[in-house]
Amino acid sequence: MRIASYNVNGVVNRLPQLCAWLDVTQPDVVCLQELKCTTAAFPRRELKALGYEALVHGQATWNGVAILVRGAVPLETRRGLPLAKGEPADTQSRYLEAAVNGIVVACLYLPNGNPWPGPKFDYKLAWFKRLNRHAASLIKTGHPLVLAGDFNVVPTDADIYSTASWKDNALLQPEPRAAWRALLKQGWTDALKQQFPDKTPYTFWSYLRNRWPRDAGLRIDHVLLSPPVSKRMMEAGVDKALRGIEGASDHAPLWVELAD
DNA sequence: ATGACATAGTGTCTATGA
Repeated sequence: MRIASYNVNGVVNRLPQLCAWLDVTQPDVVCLQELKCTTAAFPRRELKALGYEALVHGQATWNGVAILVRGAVPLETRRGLPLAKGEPADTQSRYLEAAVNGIVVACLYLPNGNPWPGPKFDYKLAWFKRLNRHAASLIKTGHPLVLAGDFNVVPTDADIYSTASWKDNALLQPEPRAAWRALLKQGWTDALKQQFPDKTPYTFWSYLRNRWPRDAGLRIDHVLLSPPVSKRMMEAGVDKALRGIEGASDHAPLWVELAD
């Protein structure tokens, strides 16, 4: 079974590229981020024509996440992260969770937190804390789990071409990196790092400053596996070529192949 | 190398992304 994650940067505008990729790679489960459309505007019919059922948590203009499953309807287990006592409701559509073929799959789009410092960075850290709290409760169940999405954190300086232009960027700050390490310490396996421990591939290349042709990338999209799923991992990778096609998203999809 | 790009809606400009 193949589970993929792809920040599409606008699912309506990106539909031709998304469909071409689905058609070629045929993932069984796909976590999409940055839909930038309402749940009603999501292109269900076009994806259904390719054999995919969709669970959608949309929002006008910004954010938005969805889970696609080939040939089956995903069973929703959660929409939005649980709130701590007194915490205000989250109006941003960034978390969706579903049961698929015996695995609970969480699709997430963590806030980018720029500019740093500031209220958006504070929101990022609060969101990350909420995610870690929920992830801890999930992994404690021992159930097969996958957390996939755009975490908006570059885990280490080895996960970026150069830190020079990014020193003041929210993606590289010590606090989100510490939150990332705390999350992994719960027992999650970083699938891409597991597959490529020395040179872990990038998943994002900015549109600006010729960064794609220069391979000036960042690793900010991640797939995390709980222990029972980690045991089943056969392979993981990044479909890097999709970043180079006409009208590409600034992210490339990543995926993990699991034994049945 | 803080953007020379790309996105969607409020729309020929603004806010946002990372």
